[in-house]
Amino acid sequence: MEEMKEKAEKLFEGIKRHTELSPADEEKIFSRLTRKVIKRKQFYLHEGQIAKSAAFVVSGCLRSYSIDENGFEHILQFAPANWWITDMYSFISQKESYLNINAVEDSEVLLLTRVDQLDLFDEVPTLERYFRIITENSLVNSHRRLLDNMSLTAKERYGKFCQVYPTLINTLPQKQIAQFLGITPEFLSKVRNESLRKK
Amino acid sequence: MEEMKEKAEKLFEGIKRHTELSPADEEKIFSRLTRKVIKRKQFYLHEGQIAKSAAFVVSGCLRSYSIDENGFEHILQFAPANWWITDMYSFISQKESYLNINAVEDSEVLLLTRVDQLDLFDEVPTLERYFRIITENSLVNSHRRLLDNMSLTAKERYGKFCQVYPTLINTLPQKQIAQFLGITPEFLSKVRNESLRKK
DNA sequence: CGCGACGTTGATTTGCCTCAACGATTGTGG
DNA sequence: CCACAATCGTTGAGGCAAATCAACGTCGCG
Repeated sequence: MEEMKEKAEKLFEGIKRHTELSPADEEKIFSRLTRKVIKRKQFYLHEGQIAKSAAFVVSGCLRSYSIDENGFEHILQFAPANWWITDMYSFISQKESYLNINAVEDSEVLLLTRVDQLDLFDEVPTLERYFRIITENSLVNSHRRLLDNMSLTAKERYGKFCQVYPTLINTLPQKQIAQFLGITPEFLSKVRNESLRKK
Repeated sequence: MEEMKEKAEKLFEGIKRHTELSPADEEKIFSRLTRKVIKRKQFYLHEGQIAKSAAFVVSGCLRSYSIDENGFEHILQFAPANWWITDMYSFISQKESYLNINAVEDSEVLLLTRVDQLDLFDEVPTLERYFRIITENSLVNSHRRLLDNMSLTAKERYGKFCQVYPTLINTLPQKQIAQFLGITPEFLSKVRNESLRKK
């Protein structure tokens, strides 16, 4: 249990970066968290299930993606350490999810159910503030990505990805980077090849 | 002033659809709102300015869009009556905006500055809850649109747009629908033509 | 060792863009 | 209220970015 408190510390630090949090608040939040290990390629959520909880990544990396009618995967989000991930649609509506979420590498997460989250919003108003803020930030990110997809070429988007997520480039298989950028793995290979030649 | 109270009523109804709101709360919020008329094609925000406030649309319709390096416009959002619109990035960071916002038709809006909003979050916690919820919903929308752009063809996206925003189809110039869908106006014309022929 | 996923490369196809021309609609100043 | 300009929507010819399909070497893993 001592060990788990250590892990929640990362979360509390994140919250305090945006708002205040008393030790009593920390205790209240802590009591609602459950720890889970998710091995590489193991699933946290399957399409059609209901996202009962959101996951705070302590270590490792998860990803969320949808599968289109032709069987192709499109990655919505990568969640490295200290990020939250869930199927937001399913989480807030408690209806069937459209997304799959699994681990890119061996990971450890802290889970918070929607029910517990809503309870906590009443008990610890500062937590609602924290989630309001990180949701605002996520929205800004999502908007920027939308506009990038509309205005930039594949090569430009890849360049930007390398700048913004320099650590992920070496960790992730290229296939998944392609699925995140919205292009085929073959085409990403050609883009990279061409970029290299220019240097 | 009586008249303005009537207009804020639409906003209060919206809030009460998600959480509670006492008459005293309404009064506190009301005192921070300012009314503004924006005529067709007039700007609410120019790229490079700072989004001091967010706008609640009482009547009419606004749109937010960015202009890429080739001079092409890409529409991020339409805001018909009872929706909020702003440049979220600029609004929360108070840095220079990347977006332009103007009126698609003669409109009337209620403005709330970021400073007043943050003050109100302390005075009226239920208002923070309201914004937390509508931001969650916006995020879900933005995510869905991202995935649609990655997995659907232009024709499929247009079909979906017609289903989701049936009222906007007749109001908006096709050019703007194209800029929202991420295709050229010429190509949208061809897509529509083809769809008609099939019926 | 052998199988399956990954990354690469090439040939071909395709969805969408570009550019240009035209009629229809809108709006605007005289 | 009309005339003229500007913008919009349509259509066609041609071009390009990215997808598709297929073949092949490599690597990690059971």
